[in-house]
Amino acid sequence: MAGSRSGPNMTQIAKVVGVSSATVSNALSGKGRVSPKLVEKIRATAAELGYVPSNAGRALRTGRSNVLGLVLPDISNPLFPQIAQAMEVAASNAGYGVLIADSRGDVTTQTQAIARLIERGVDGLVVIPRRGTRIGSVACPVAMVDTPSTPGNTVSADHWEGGQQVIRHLKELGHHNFLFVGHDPASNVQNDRIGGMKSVLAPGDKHQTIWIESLLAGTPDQTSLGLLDHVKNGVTAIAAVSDLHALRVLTELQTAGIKVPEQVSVTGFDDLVFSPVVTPALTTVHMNMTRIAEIAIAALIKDIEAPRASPDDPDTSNYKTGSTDQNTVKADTSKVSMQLVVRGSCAPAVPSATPSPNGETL
Amino acid sequence: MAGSRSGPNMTQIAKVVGVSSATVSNALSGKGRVSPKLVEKIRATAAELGYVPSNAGRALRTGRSNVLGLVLPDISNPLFPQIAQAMEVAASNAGYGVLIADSRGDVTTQTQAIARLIERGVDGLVVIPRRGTRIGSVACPVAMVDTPSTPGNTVSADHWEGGQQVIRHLKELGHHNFLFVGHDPASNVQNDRIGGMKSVLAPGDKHQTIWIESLLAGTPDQTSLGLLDHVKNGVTAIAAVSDLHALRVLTELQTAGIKVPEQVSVTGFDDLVFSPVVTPALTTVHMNMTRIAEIAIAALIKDIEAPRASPDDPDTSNYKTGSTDQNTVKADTSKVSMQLVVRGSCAPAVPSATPSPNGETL
DNA sequence: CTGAAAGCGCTTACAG
DNA sequence: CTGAAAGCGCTTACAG
Repeated sequence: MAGSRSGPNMTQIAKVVGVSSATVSNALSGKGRVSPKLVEKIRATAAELGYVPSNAGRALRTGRSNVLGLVLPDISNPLFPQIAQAMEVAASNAGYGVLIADSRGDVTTQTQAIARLIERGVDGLVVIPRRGTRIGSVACPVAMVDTPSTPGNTVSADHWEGGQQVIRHLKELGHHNFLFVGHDPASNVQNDRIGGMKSVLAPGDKHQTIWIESLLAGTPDQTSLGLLDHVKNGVTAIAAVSDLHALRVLTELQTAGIKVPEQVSVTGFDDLVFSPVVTPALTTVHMNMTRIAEIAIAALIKDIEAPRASPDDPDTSNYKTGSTDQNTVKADTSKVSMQLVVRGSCAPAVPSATPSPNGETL
Repeated sequence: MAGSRSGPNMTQIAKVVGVSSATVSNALSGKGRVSPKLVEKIRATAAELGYVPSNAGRALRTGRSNVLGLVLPDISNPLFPQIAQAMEVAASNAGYGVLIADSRGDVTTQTQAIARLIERGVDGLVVIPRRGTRIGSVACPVAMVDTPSTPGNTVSADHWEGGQQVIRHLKELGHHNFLFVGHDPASNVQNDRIGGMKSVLAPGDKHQTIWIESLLAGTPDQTSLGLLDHVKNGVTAIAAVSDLHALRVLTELQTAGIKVPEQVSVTGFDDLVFSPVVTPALTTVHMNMTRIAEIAIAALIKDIEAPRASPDDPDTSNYKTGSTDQNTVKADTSKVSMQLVVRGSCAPAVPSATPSPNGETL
């Protein structure tokens, strides 16, 4: 009874066709050394019998599961769907399955999640680390997806450049007084985005940054960000590090009776689902997740397959079996550039958006 | 070289301890028949050697992979993070891993995704079907998560009841003229939500339903829903089938200069990430995903384990091996009730929310 | 071009 | 309480 399967196995196909199971294996895998007509016959029989290869058998024999693990910092992140979908597609195209693990924002959980994944025999790991966390030694190749400024990172969007694009756009519209809205000052990604924004400011430009987490620590979600004061002080453009915060800004402004984009321009990041459908639609920065996933998966697979594939070419791989050190895929970080998506939430700066005390304009 | 692993296997532990691998297996699995002191010694040695059990070996022998497949209709659905996270936690607690597959909104892809999962040897499948799709015969137990009105469904939130809660709340606030906003008239979930809403209307209440997909077919995302007209015609409360649409409604209203909730109340569904942070925060209906996932996974596991566990108790399982028919876990659908979350987007109806022509109030 | 044989790591009757 | 043996399904040198 043990290990019995519903469908037929190679031995049964072999019996039906009248050949050995080795030949069936070779025919099905297309590794040649079988006559075309036999291949044909074996394939037909397999299909007819509804043969489904056993992953367990293959994995045990080859030492590979053809499954990759995806470790996410926080599955409830609104960007997660995009990430998971892109990874699933990229892995699937390369013949790999994706096992997910949520580290729930916690470093300990992240470690446990990785351990569980390893036990399940994954061939490699894609890790989206929690805020600049470093991954300790892991018994399989790892691809890290983070911001370029994180050391040991494999691939990421160029958040810095994305920030630059946002501000360049706003400056072209005549804005010179900015408010940057971040959430968590410990986030590398957010710092890179804001860093990029600041990097293209001209000497005369004004700017200020607020961090929601610090600002609102302990208060309920609904608390105001105090945007009205900033606007009164002359801010004409508010650039957030995420569409989620841009949305918060937008609705707070609208509720306060400030017109967006007529009086104040608002921008976000990430092109989340809701961004195109709100009024005004959010101008944001889109990240090519498909591309990022492809690069991450490709790097991983190269590493997984290299050691066995070509032992005569050791340079191909930087994965050190048994090493207690980093075996993260260490190729220089690939930066995937981000793309500005211009929608309706920005408009030319009006010379005096601030109601000047005496009412005169300019 | 083939199948070589980094760590030690049972045979090696057996050699070190000086017993047979069978004893190691028994000791580690805790299946008894091994003296306590030997168990102790074996465990210690295993830990010391850094033994990690091979899933492949176990799977091949037992015929079980301890991996479940999660088939999603559309990973980009904003509710997906909640679903995936809940499923991952529930499965993980039960000792199972979760392999994801995105059917990308397509029925064909859904079928392929299921096939791929089966090939990878999953023991069972959790399927969130695409709009009332039925799943054909599958070679493993399946738990369907949909709305109670979908036949063959295993567990779901009680969307109908959720709709009732929304309208009861709005009626308590004095509203009698409603606009229901759906997206896709073919969605069972959305129809159930709106059905529940309508079911608690009183004879004198007015209501109308608009379906975004039909209304906006072919037009760009940013197109207006024409809400202003409805408000002018007396609508004082707009209930959407999702927070995503409620958000769209909210921002469209705000941009048009209509105050929410003072002039018009707005409600959503699903308690998405952004709902608590927009202004006004969205009153919505929360779904206990954790509970739903637990029920789905429990049903699945019962089915997976029953046939082998107790062949003397056939009633325990309704999974028919080799049957060409439905092998969906067929227990009567468990309905998990939804919970109204009252936040700031609703207010008492004002007798005359419509700006009366001559400007007088009341 | 094809087959016999070994073995990946585990678990489970069975015998002692 | 412990061990020898078989076998889950596959692939890969190796021999013919």
